[in-house]
Amino acid sequence: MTNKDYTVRQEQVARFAKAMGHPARIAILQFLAKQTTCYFGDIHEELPIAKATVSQHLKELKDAGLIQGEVETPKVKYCINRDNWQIAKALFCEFFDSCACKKESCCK
Amino acid sequence: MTNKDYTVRQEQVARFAKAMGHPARIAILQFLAKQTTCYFGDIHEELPIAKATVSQHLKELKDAGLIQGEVETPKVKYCINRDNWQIAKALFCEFFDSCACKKESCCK
DNA sequence: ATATATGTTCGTAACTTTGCGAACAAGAAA
DNA sequence: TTTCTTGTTCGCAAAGTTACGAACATATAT
Repeated sequence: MTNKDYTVRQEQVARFAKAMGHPARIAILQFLAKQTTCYFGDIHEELPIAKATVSQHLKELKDAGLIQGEVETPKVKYCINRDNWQIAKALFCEFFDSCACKKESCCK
Repeated sequence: MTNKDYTVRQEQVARFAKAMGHPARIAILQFLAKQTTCYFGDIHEELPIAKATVSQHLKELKDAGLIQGEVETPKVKYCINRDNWQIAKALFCEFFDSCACKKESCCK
């Protein structure tokens, strides 16, 4: 009898993917990656949504571990969490490769 | 004045990510990738959820373009949509690389 | 003490997601 | 025709997401 529960790995990939599952959050991540300064205000300015909503999206990215924040009163500086970023990257690469799906094993 | 709308690329990455944002759907994709046969029943057997729910998840993956189905009465055969899979893979790779985030540009 | 600047949190509304069992559909078999 | 098998769709409930403005928090400047 096989175990039907999801693996930790599956949960982790899904968790990262879910955090990336909104265009605003993708935009935030891309913006953070190319900036030397990364204050909340800069991020907000870049997006077509209210600051309360931006804050909410940032919280989700932080909860997923993809970014981190640092208070520099009166501003807040955000940036990619590079450790977890590498983990996510590796998980996704592995995932896409494991699902390489040989020609013969697929419906045409 | 900068354009604050999301790019097509951002929307597309988010769309794929969202489809992958649930452990059941990750499990389905991984299962499909390693099977030569891939009937609905096999997938359902592998998961801890009711068939109605499995069907729903499969529909979402299909809508996102990550899988495709084919009726083989009375069964339904599912598989990875390899064309879109390659597109998704490329988008994610590009995304993770573009967000490489040089040491100097991040808060420590 | 008040005012200003910057973000977060609260409260709320509308919508979406996840999950289930029951009902349905479609073809094969009895 | 009736029954069986296989999946999908329906209807519903519970929970989560997305978005906003208003209120709040905190530290600095006046």
